[in-house]
Amino acid sequence: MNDGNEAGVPMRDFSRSLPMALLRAREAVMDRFRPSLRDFGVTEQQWRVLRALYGRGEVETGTLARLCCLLTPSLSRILKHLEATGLVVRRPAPSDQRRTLVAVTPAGRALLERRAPFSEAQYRAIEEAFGRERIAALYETLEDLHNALQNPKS
Amino acid sequence: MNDGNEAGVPMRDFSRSLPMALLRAREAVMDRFRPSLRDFGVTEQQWRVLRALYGRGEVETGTLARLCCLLTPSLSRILKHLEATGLVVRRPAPSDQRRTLVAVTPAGRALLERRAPFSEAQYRAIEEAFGRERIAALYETLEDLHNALQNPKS
DNA sequence: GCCAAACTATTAACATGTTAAGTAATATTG
DNA sequence: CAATATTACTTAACATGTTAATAGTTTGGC
Repeated sequence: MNDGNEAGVPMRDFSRSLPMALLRAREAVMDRFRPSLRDFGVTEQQWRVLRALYGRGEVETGTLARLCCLLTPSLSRILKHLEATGLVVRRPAPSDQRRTLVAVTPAGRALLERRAPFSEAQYRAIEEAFGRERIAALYETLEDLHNALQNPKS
Repeated sequence: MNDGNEAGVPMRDFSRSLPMALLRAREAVMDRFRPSLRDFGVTEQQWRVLRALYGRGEVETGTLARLCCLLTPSLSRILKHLEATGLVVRRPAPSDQRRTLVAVTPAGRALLERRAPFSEAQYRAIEEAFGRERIAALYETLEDLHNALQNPKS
């Protein structure tokens, strides 16, 4: 008589969950990058932070969180770890002691530059498997989606 | 003289990180769904599990993990919690005592059906903001990417 | 039928995701 | 300029991500 849902709205097929579709695709991509992250002894999030700092000077914690898609409590712990292992340095901002400025150290930069070729090799493999143009189009679509959903009030 | 990288491969621009692009888009989408998840007192992952069980009979733990993009240790803890709150039931498979079969309870089904309308409302808002056709095309692209990167040996 | 190998789920340990509470510094208001 | 509110970051508590180790079952050789 129906699909098992008495009350009204039929349940959307699980394959049409947008968060799941984005997650599945991301996991497929990350599977290509995890081996070298592991080899270099850094987590995905630690790498994101180093990656965001590369080529920038000192960055405020809040800005860094936005750049990396990390919540500040997570970032706080990650920075503690990265500082302890000598890959970044932190200091209070001179103009506003509430703020913290973060920068990558030479050791951090060296790590970034050592792993970069392995990462680029995977990008080439991904582009070969999926198509360079389709990847470029996907970047655009994802950015458009992000912009379209950006909460107007924020 | 160069971009600060002495040794060779120039560092890819951070905006061209595919994992970041997928993550940013997913976070933008999830921001629309988190309020109602919160209202119904379930986490994103708990919802994924319930969602995957809906309309299926008993599902093996391993299968469920693949469906939800969860690692089995995470799923193990999530199922413990969902079982404790009465939303799912577990039992050993009669034919193979190593395997566990999971099913949603009537209480779990009721929760799913109560939240579904709120979820669907957000899908309508997203389609309105981004375009129904572009969303459909994105599903296809993401699935193609996932398939293209599927490790041949798995 | 017995034993080692393979399989499935769970537990353990550490890192992160998420929300709430706390702390210190700055900005605002009267 | 003092009391208060706001801001930026951190800490706390609980849930999950991730890898390694464990425990119980089943399978395959013999």
